[in-house]
Amino acid sequence: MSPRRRYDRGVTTRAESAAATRRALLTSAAELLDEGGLEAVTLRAVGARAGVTRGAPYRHFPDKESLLIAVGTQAWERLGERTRTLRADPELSAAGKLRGALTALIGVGRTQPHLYKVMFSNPPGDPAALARAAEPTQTEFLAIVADLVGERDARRYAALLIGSASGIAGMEVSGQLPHEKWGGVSAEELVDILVGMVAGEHRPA
Amino acid sequence: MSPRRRYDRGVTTRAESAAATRRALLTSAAELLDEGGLEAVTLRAVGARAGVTRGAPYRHFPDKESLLIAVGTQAWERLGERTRTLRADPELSAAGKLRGALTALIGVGRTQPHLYKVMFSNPPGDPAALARAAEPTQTEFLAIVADLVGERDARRYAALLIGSASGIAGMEVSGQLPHEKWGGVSAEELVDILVGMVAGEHRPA
DNA sequence: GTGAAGAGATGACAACGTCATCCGAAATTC
DNA sequence: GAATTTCGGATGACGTTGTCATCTCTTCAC
Repeated sequence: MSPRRRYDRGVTTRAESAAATRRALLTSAAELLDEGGLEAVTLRAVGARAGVTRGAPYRHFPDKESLLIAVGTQAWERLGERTRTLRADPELSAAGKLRGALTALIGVGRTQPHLYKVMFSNPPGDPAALARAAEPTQTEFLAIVADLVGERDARRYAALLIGSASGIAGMEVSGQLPHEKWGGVSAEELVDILVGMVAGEHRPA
Repeated sequence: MSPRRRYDRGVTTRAESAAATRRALLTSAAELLDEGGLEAVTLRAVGARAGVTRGAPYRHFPDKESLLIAVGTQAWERLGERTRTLRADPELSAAGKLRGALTALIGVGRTQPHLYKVMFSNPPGDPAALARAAEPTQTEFLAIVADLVGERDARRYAALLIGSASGIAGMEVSGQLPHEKWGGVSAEELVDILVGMVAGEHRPA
């Protein structure tokens, strides 16, 4: 089998080729995570899907953990962009923006549960890595909450809302919500109640 | 080194000895989890701490996953007992019981973060195992909520409260709460706000 | 006592993360 | 434009881990 020429996946320069490989590793890892969960993400499998061998990832990430952190960070960035877009939408009310942002978070949990878990994980080597990655997104969120309840209570309620939503989504991910015992409530319904309560406490005095 | 006689750890009968070994494996795993996180829980280490060799655990658990599930299940059972005790306490108001139960959950997150994560994990081989283990405890919880908000809304609010509390505790575990940006709010404060809102919505009409 | 049963020890294997080393093409230098 | 450096990727190897097959030896049933 003719060894496909290196530095040659449609791009010519070495730097570009390396960047392409890095991206391929990242998306390969994300795909494997989605399809088979954390246990399916092995450096060998990631490398194979990206078209390289097991040792190649070490040219782009110091170790496996760093690769997973990068995947989770990317997810937080996407969520941050989505939240920023919502905040900038002039058509939406403050409560609407809030609902949208929380729904987006829940959506990740529903459509990509394994990724969702990584986003809230604590890698042994750098337990705060994902927390750092989440910060910009949470700041965006904080701004939305401030618009709804005012600067004074914003921090408190933002922490409450994002914590609650992540927990509710987490329970759905864990399969603890859709039980009939709980009346088949969906995560969205619960968030609606929550937003309603928070907004209710801050109705025009 | 004289090989310590088997079936002889202070007990005589084989059945009792086996049961003792099983308990030792369980507590060894829990200790290792507390001390060094999931990565520290290896069957070899668990066996060594329990005084047996790497293969012995397979006489008591089909695989490593089952051992971890057992550890998490035990934690849910303890939390369930604590919740039951709270519910039966005639000194406490409904809101007080609720606060106590949620605080107990948060306490696990704070004092045993790794165990907490296991309690909400989804083992690849049996993703719903911990959800099943959590059920009795949640039922207990549901009863407390029903006392506070009435049967009609109990399910909804119970799901809301347990989801929110678990998420808030989860954020604290992940190190996403104690940031100064969020005003240094504690998980307990957030739960207080939450309970206040729920109870507030159901004040005597 | 004799046989069956089962807990534990031991050896082995495959898969994994990781490292040291080697290879070769691209970038850089003169 | 030739020599040299740089560096992404391939390859071989090692230690650790989960797991299984096998063996040993104590306890239980009869």
